[in-house]
Order: sequence, then C-alpha cells, then structure tokens
Amino acid sequence: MGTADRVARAVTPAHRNGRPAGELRGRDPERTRGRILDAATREFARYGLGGARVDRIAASAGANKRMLYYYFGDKDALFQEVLEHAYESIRSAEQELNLLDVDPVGGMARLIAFTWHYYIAHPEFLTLLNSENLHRGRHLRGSRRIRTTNSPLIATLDEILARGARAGTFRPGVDSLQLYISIAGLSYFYLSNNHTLSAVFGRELSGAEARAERLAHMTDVIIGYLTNTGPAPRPLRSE
Amino acid sequence: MGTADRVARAVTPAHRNGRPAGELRGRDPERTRGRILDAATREFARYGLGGARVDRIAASAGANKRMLYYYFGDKDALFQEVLEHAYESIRSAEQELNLLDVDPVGGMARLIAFTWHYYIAHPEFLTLLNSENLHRGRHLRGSRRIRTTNSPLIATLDEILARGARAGTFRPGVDSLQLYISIAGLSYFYLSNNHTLSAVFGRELSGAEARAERLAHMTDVIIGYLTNTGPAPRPLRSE
DNA sequence: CGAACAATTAACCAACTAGTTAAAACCATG
DNA sequence: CATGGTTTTAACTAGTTGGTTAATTGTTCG
Repeated sequence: MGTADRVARAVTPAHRNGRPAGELRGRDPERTRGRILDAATREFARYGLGGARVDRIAASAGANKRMLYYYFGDKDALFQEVLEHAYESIRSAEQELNLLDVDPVGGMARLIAFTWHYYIAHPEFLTLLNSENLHRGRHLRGSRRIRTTNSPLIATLDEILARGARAGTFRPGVDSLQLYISIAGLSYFYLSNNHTLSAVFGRELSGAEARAERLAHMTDVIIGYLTNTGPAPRPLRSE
Repeated sequence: MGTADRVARAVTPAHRNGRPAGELRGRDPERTRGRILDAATREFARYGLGGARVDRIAASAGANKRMLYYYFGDKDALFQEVLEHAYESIRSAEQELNLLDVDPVGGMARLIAFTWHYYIAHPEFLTLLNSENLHRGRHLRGSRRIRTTNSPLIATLDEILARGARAGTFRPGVDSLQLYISIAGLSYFYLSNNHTLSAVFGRELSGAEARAERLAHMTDVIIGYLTNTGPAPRPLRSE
C-alpha cells in the first residue's frame, strides 16, 4: 500500500459557474470525485479498510479506477477523506441540536436520543470508526481537518451540567468528556455489536420494539445517574 | 475464501500419555495446533479478518502454512475457532467472580471493575468482536460452541438486581441484559475507540491516571443510576 | 480555430493471496 | 523392522490486489 504521495491536487475547478443545471452529460470532475467518495464510504463501511477493494469502489462509483488515484492519491488517503467527511457530517448535525434551549434534563435526553438516532441512521459511521481504531488512529492523527472540526459539543455539555448542578437537579462535579463518552458508548456498543450480542444472548435486538426499549434504558441510566444527588452509597472504589 | 469444508478433524491424539515432559523435540500436534491458534488470535486481533494474512500466521506460529489448513480447514474456520476460544476465556473468568458473595452494590462494582480490567488485559477480545460484527456475526451464528457457552452471568445479575430492589437500595424493574450491555458498553467504547477519541478530543486516555478516572466514572454512573430510587424527574420520553 | 491543460480510459504489471499437491519424515505398534 | 497412519515440508498455482503507464478525449481560453 504505502503512504505514497498523497497529492490529491486540490480539485475545485473554477469553471463551476457556467454549467447548465440540467445538462450533466460529459465530464464533471466534482461529481466524479463525489461519487467515488460515496462509493468508498460504502465499501470501507461494509468491508473495513483491509477488506475494501479499490476495484469495487471504482465500479460502484461508475468511474475508472485510475480516477481514484487521480483524485485521492492512494487507498489510505481515500480512507482518510472518507473518515474526515464522516466526522464533519456528525459535527454538522450536532450543530443543530440547540441543547441549551431546554432545561438540563430535557437537553440531556435530547442529546442521548440524537446520538442514538444518528448512529442508527448512519451505521457507516460506526464501522468506519472501528476500522480507524483497528489501525490505531493512523489516518486521523495525520489529519488537520479533524483537529479543526473539534467538537464544541463538550463545551455545551459543560454548560448543561453547570446549569443542572446550579439548579440542584444534577449532581455536581461531573466530567463532561467522561459523560459524553458514556452517552456515546451506550448507543455505540449496542448497535455496533448488535450481531454478536444477539447471537450470544439469543435475543432480538434490532427490531423497533427492542430499540425503543434500549433508548428508554439508556436515558434512564444517564438521567438517573445525573439526578441522583444523594451521597454515594458506599465508597468501595477499591478492588 | 469460501466457507469450504470446515473439517478440522477433531485432533486430540491418544498418544499424549508417554511423552517425556522435558523432551519437546520433534512432533507435537497439540502444541502445533495451539501455537497456530495463538498466532491467529494475535494476527486477527491486530489486522482484522480481512487484513490478516495466513502466511504471517504460519510464520508467527513457526509452523508450515499447510498445517493451518490441516488443522482448521480454512481462514474462516480458523477465525471461528479463535472467536470461540476468546469467548470461552471470558466466560471462564466470569465464573470466578462470585458476585453473590457480597452486597448488591459491592457485587455491581465488582462486575464493573472486572469487565474493565478484563478488556484491558485482553485487548484482542475487543478487536475480534469488532471484526465479527463487521462480518455480521457470520462465524458466531454457525457455532454451537457459543450457544452452549451461554452466559450464566445474566442470571446472576438478575439475582443481584432482585436482592438490591428487595432491600430498597436499587430501583426496581431493571432489565438485566440491558444493564449488562450498558456496563460492557461503557468500558468497551472507551477502550476500543481509544485512538479516535483521544485524537478528536486531544486528551490522553490510555494512561494509568486517565484509566482510574474512567473506572470511577463508570462505577458512579451505574451505581448512581441503580441507587436512584426516587421518581423519574420528568417523563419526556418523547422526541 | 488551435494550443494548453484537465479529465478519462484501457491495458498492463509485479507482488501478493488463500489454498493445493504430492512427497517425505516421523512414530506407535505388531 | 516393516507397516500404516499421522504430521510436516517444499514447491506450486490460479486468481486477485493496489497501483501505474501512456495514450485519448473533452474543455477552456487566447
């Protein structure tokens, strides 16, 4: 494979002006590039980075394989762009949550439900992250696009926690990043490991009813934890 | 690849009696098989099913590649055995937890800590499960060894929850499987997605201190949820 | 129009991959 | 020590893989 050039050539042709809207005959580099990125997303999500095949991506995109290298450099660089794009999508969706418009409990419930439904609507996000972690974050570490997309969600979460604590409904001293990881993990694990879980425990987990139950449970866990303002039942943090 | 024969030949040679303990020169089918299984576990855990290379497994096991096919059939069957073995290992470790020897809160904390430390000590378990889920549980579904290994942990968890509810320390009506998935998910997501999380949020998550923090947080979440016996703060299960 | 450049194509390739063949080495037993 | 099954080896193969070459087609603009 090799890290290779990673040229990518910053293609955003200046001639995007005078193109007739309906007329999509002939060449259209932007569309070609987009179709390859979409096809690559599907392929990487389904087979992982190691199992993905560039020939299949090209065929699925309806493009010549050479175009993949022309626009993206190599397989790894293509995967990196797919990843970056996936992150930008979820960040963009998070923007529209407006969690501070409602009370702390409501905001928290909304965040949980959003995370849950986003993962369901974008299963590729889960498997792409799994692939990237299998490769030890190699592609993300070399990406500046990711660092700049740094989630403002943590700051919002901080504010919700502060408001809730001030009002006395939430316990104080909660680490917002830990909480975010917990909220994400509750959804992520259930959905990402759906197959092994239902195989091992012999219970249907992907039906609408099971999913509604799961969302209710996760919400109970997080809200129940946050609103438990009494003293810890016992400090056995040993073991 | 193909599902192929899956012969495997049930090898447990009858001549394991008169072998001199120190003398391990020459042939030893049981050891060869074991070394291949170990090497395969490492390889699959590191590269995933798609990225794993049978030549590398054979080399790492110090065995001829042919032996891999001789003992296991093909790559998929080998992966299946690796998976089954991984499950049996964790089930076996769970057996020794004796969660019913302590009070409900202590038992719950012990389960959380066990899960956490087991995942840390056996990172291959996480990545193997990820691989299997990427392949939609294909290997587990065709395994009878897994179904018979069905975890008695859920039953134990049920008992702990019942005791806690009876004593008034735990809230009633908690689904033990949901809770187990939550406990596992809180650890799993943090550890499995360690690389992407720390890349995105720019925070060290794999150091000893960070890990201690995480365990404390997860314990707080679960115990805090269970011991919150008051009424739900608001029934906004809509959205 | 026609030169310069961008986008696209078909054919190609060397390395690699899972899996196989067939023979050889080993080992317990009679 | 011969026999017959088990374990191991080296060499091989057919198909696949990521990536490349070099020529061609379309597009822009002077």
